[in-house]
Amino acid sequence: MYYCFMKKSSLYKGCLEPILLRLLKDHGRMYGYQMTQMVKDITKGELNITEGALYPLLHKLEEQGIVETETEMNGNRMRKYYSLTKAGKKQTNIAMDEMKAFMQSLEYIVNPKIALG
Amino acid sequence: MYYCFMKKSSLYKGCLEPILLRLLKDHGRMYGYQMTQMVKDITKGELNITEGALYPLLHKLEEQGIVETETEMNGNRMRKYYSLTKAGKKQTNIAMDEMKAFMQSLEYIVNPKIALG
DNA sequence: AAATATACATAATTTTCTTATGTATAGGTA
DNA sequence: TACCTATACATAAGAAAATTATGTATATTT
Repeated sequence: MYYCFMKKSSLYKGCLEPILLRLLKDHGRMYGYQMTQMVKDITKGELNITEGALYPLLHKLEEQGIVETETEMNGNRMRKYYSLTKAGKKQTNIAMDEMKAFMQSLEYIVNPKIALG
Repeated sequence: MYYCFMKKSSLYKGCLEPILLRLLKDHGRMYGYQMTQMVKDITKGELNITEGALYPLLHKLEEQGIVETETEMNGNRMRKYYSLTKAGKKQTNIAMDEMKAFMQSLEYIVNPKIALG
């Protein structure tokens, strides 16, 4: 382990939920593994969602009625598809507003001159 | 408590350290309370750093040799000024690169069309 | 006189990850 | 054939990084 190349612990702590909501809003019905691959693709390999973070969060969202699931077989392999409920769509809109405000705040801090212009 | 108006827990979880490093890089010597106020100002009230998050983090950064401190009296009130060490400046550059990559990733997810253009 | 602002600090708790582990099928390759 | 990687789910233990609550003390405003 070359510690000098080790990345700091993830910056996206706290952002995973809105990220998943956004994915489901844009792409509709998705299964967990598909989400991890799509995020990896979209971010050009930057964001790698771990399974230990993903699945418990999806289960929580289901409990809260934010998403609903359908389990299907793909050949002999199970896929659990998630999609936003009506309440989930409302929640997603709120979460997206918060995300945009948050991203603007980061811009203000990281690019103060540009942000003030 | 009107739960429907409750904000979700903070998105900046995980970003606080790079935020503080950026502040110190831009403004030099600062004390803790000043950092909270400046972040609140810069972000137009969006990001409110709690003391319970701030002070333990500053102490950790000092332990790690990222920042160094000078305590001064302002009238009868103490102020503990923090500034980046040489190692801290290096670390800040790395952290800023990571932050920019992270922010770009968020853009890709939240504004897929714009980001792809 | 009381409330708010300034200025630090820390403990208990909660949230939210990482890491490790487990199960199982499918496909590629040495 | 055996092994590795990818696909696809799940959960437990532990760590990281906040929130919330509390404490001390001075200064300013109402």
